[in-house]
Amino acid sequence: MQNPPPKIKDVAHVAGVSTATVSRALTQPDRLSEATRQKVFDAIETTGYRVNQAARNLRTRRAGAVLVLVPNLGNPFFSAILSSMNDVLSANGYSVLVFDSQQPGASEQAVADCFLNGSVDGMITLDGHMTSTTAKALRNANMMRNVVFCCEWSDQWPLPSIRSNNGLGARLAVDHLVAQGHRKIAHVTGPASNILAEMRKSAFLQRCATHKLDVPADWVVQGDFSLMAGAQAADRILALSPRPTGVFCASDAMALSFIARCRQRGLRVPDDISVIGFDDIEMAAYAEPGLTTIRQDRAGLGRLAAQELLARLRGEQKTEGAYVIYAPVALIERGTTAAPQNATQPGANGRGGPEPATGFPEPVDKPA
Amino acid sequence: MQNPPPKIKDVAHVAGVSTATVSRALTQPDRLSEATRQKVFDAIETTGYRVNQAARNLRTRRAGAVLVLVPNLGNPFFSAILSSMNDVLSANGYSVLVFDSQQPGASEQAVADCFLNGSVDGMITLDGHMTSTTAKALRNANMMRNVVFCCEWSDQWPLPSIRSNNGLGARLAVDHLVAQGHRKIAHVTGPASNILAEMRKSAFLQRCATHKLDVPADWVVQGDFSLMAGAQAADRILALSPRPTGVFCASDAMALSFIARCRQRGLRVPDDISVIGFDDIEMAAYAEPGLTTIRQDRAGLGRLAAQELLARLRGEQKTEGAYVIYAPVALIERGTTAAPQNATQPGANGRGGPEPATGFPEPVDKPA
DNA sequence: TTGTATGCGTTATCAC
DNA sequence: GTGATAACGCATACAA
Repeated sequence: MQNPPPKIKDVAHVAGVSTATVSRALTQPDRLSEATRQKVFDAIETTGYRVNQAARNLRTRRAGAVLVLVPNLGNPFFSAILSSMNDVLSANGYSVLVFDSQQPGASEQAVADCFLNGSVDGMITLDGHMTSTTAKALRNANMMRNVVFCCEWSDQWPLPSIRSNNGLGARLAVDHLVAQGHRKIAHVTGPASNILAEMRKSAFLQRCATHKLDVPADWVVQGDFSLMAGAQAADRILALSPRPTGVFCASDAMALSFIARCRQRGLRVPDDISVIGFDDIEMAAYAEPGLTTIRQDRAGLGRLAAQELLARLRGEQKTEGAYVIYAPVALIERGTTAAPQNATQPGANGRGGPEPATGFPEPVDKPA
Repeated sequence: MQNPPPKIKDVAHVAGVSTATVSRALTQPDRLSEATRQKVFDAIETTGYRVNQAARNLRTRRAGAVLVLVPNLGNPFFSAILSSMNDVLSANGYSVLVFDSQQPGASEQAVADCFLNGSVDGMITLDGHMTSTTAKALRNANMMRNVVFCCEWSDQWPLPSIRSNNGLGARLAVDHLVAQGHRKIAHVTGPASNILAEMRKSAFLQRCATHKLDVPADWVVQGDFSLMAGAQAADRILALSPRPTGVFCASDAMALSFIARCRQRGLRVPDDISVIGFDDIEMAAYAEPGLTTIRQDRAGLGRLAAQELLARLRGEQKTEGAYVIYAPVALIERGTTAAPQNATQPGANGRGGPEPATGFPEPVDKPA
């Protein structure tokens, strides 16, 4: 039982053909005659042969693996994305290597090494911060063309970027609150240098301006997408005077903990204050009341990014340089937003905002 | 800039030594004289050499990668575990390949292939269901010794298992409710054939028996750890008559959605019904009220499993066959459990239950 | 359509 | 302590 595993030579012997033929049967079955192909497959069956990846990789100078770089693997927001990436990639014969970009020491050099030592054919990075060290390594390994951004991105490098329309999402959020009569709207942001945080914040501010809303500086409070940040933000915002009647949180995690803290301090949501999140994590639909939020198509983001990378790995590099592929966002109205208590409705019907969300698959949001 | 990458031969040439020496400098620096070692490292520096993994793997018959098999990557419960595994493994020079065991078609064969084609040195499986197909492949590749279970497990195979003490967790939960005066306690289980679900359920029933509590069959409702299951379970349990005053949910996800549904139907938690979960996911501490739950040390589980696998990969296979390593569990008391409304306290102080939790690091549970 | 022969870049086995 | 050289298992250029 512990014989050395069968090699291509053994298969060739059993099938009565040359090793080259066996190899071809594996990689280009079409180029063989029906008869020999069958012979080879039979021999593979009887010998229990499996190709040795290391040998194949060495010979073909491919790795059959792609790297997915995740900022903080512990963040559940990424798990759905990772899952759909994994589906697409493994269905196409690629292994998925995951890497945490926030790891203590390693990450930076580790990623570079992956490319330089050829253990990876490409990369999807969910981390928008790409250092010039990494970029240099990519260039060096001639791998710059095999990298795509997903969710986050950096304009500094000429790479495709699969992302949600964060600006639209923020506008939908503001419009929704305005439509319900809110005029005093606060915002809890993502982490300081985060591109998503910036996009959402600037779109928030612009849209507020469009609606002629005044947004004092201290109505925009710094967060970091985390549960803890939401609770802290609540403490700060509830202490404001006058107090905002609506709050747009840049993540659902912050929105949920924001709401929890409001309750803890005796405020009711949405009666006393309306809260809208961003992401539509699964919990949003199962909270009480259900969290009004901007849905991101996490599965779609992962799938699109994986498909884009696959196309590039196949050499179907349609476009040069940077370009953007948007995954849909949509307003999901649940129970944490309502008209402010002492407000007059703006529009005839409580609907004063621009474009509603469209193009989003299966807008199911009610638990069974 | 697009010269072929430097090979070991180039380094040898620059350093004025043989390729064998360069190779040794990389793998066993001690066996070289100080002088030549330095020469080699300098040459590596100037050439920008990186070892070609495929070639090394082919020669050494190692892969430098381990597989982590996750049942449903989309489940955020696993992200913390995956994260700590990744930390340990990558710090020790191993790449982490993730695989979703619930993927449509692939998984089964894909996992087997990983071992048979040598692209992986070992595996940590978070999925307790190991088919005999997979086991056969492992045996065939002589890889049975390089597999460890984490969280879930199967007694069918002689493998180490890193897990929480699920029985203790369930007992702590029951004892806690009993200590508060509950006598009518229901349970929402995990998925049907899941080993964790079974352990928690049987320990629940046994402990109830110990406390001489009657548990009618319909007080144990089938769940599956998911948010949706918790909401559905609430519908069923709230319809019971007499209605249980306390509920032990086998996961925090179910507990949280259970509570949400209770509220939606006008019941207050913990006033009208007490709920205790299992896991202590991050959200538990930020819910309002905070979720009383049994904490699992997710980071510890991942770390221990990774360390155990590493030891095996190093050949330090201490024990033969199956053995268990427990990660600590602990009762985390927050706000979703309280004395039932019409109950008499059992003990002098509302404390009638056995052993409190111990040995758990940093029992912080309050948001800042 | 199939076979022959070479090389992918390392490490390991021997010598020295 | 160091150097020559033979595998490792496969894919492909070329020949047939």
